[in-house]
Amino acid sequence: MFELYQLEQLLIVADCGTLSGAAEQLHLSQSALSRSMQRLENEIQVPLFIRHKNKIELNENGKLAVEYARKILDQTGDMVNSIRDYDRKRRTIFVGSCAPAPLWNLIPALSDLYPDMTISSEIRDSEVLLQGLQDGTYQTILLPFSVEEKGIFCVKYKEEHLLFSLPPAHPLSGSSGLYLKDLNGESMLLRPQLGFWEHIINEKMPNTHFIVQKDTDFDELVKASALPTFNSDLVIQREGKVPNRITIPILDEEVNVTYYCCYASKVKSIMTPLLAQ
Amino acid sequence: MFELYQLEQLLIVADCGTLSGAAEQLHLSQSALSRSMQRLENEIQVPLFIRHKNKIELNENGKLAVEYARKILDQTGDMVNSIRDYDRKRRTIFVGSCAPAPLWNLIPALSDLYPDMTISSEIRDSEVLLQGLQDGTYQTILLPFSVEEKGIFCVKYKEEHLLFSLPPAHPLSGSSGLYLKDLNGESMLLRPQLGFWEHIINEKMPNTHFIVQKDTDFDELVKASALPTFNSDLVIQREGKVPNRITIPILDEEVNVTYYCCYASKVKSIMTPLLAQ
DNA sequence: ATGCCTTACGTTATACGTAATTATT
DNA sequence: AATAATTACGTATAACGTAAGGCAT
Repeated sequence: MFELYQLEQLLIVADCGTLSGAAEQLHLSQSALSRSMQRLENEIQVPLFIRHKNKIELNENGKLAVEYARKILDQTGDMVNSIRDYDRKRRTIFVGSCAPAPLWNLIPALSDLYPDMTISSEIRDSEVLLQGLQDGTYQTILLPFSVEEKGIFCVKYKEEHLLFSLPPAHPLSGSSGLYLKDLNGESMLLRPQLGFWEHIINEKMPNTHFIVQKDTDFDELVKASALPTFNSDLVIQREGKVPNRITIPILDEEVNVTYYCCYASKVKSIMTPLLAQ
Repeated sequence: MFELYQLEQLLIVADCGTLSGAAEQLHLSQSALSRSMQRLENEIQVPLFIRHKNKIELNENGKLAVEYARKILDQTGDMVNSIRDYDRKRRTIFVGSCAPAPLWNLIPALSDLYPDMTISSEIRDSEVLLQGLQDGTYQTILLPFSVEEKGIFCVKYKEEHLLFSLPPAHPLSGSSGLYLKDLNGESMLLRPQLGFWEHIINEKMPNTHFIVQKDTDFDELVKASALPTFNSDLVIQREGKVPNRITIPILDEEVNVTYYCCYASKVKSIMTPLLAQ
């Protein structure tokens, strides 16, 4: 039987038109290539080249062989790519969340529990997450509500309570509680990638000018500016209190959420040890 | 890059379920096979097996790999078969004839002229031959009539005159010429593979009982029997006269034919040197 | 005179076999 | 004890490079 390397060589020879040129491209001596092509012909038991004394060219058989060789090599490439892809997917836990905060604990926990797995996470709208859970895009998703559907397990995971973060000089900084609408119309600093929060505040604070600042610079900017911003108990838990800022609970029902961790029953074995913590 | 032999090995391993069994089938030591599969995994950079201490089994990647391997090896098989077929066809001159006689000279002449080519001949009806000439099935055909069509060359090749071959005792053996209908109703010996002759005599001698005898035994039978049969000038030219038989020309116009050698213009270079003879 | 292919000969790299090791049934 | 897989080590084979030769442009 001939081998794949010979088919690769054949393609290069077909491209170059000469053995010497192809040999150079292949980092091979021309004599080695000459013999390799002779072996290929012997294996197929059919001449593939018209040999002149100092020239070689493909005959009709050879041209047909090149077509097949190209197909076969394409397919071996597909094979490698597909298997690698397949393997990577098998080694990856895909997590989707409606908001960033619940991921902060879940991702490290998953990494700890499954050190050989890659954890892939993304923030999407709840409908997208549910769809993705059902079609297998996600192994688990984090939603701000519970789901009752057969084949889906739904476990209460965490709560998050949104807060206003105001500079002491702000007129409302003395309040013990505020509604979103109370700050509607002001300018506010905002982190990107807020997930479902974005929908809520856009709806309830339609006249507010939101200045989105990338995560890395956000804290600096909050310290330096007098603009109100959001905070939450989970953020504070993670990053500590921001100095020189007053946090005031937001009283709207929608911003005091319970996150539910949802997963298909077939990955129950993956998730239960995690949620037992 | 991995090689085809490793894909073959993978298939056998998948079939057998064990390395040792597969190694035996492959006439290989199990250690060699074990390492070959390890190399395959390294090339794809993905594990294909679940390795227990004294057991090995395909994992999900491996099963996918087997599917691809099967496809690829099928395709290499196709490649070899197709190229061999293609080559064989390129090395074959396909000749079609309406009757056996004109082939007797043409085939040896072609063989002489093109000693590297295979000459493939068959006897078919004229319509089939013309169709085959146009679709490339035949490089040249022999017809009992001339054809006027663009792209087709038609050269007068040979004549053949059908004769009755009668035992001396036959009542008509003294005739200087006969029509087919004159013997209609009798029993006659016939060779097989008569081509277009068959149509003519069936039409003109509908009440005749034809006893078809295979070519090899035909002459023996003719000698031994008193049945009338056919002969022709070309047959006599080839085989000599049959002793103890009278040959009488047949006067019907249709059985005194001129064969035309017809070929596509693109194979003119093949045929002209032949017909120059 | 240079470029291109083939053949001959010695070398190297890679896959192989043997044998030892470990573990399972 | 028998079966099965891996690993270590020496070996063999197959592809390789170098070099020489022929031929054409």
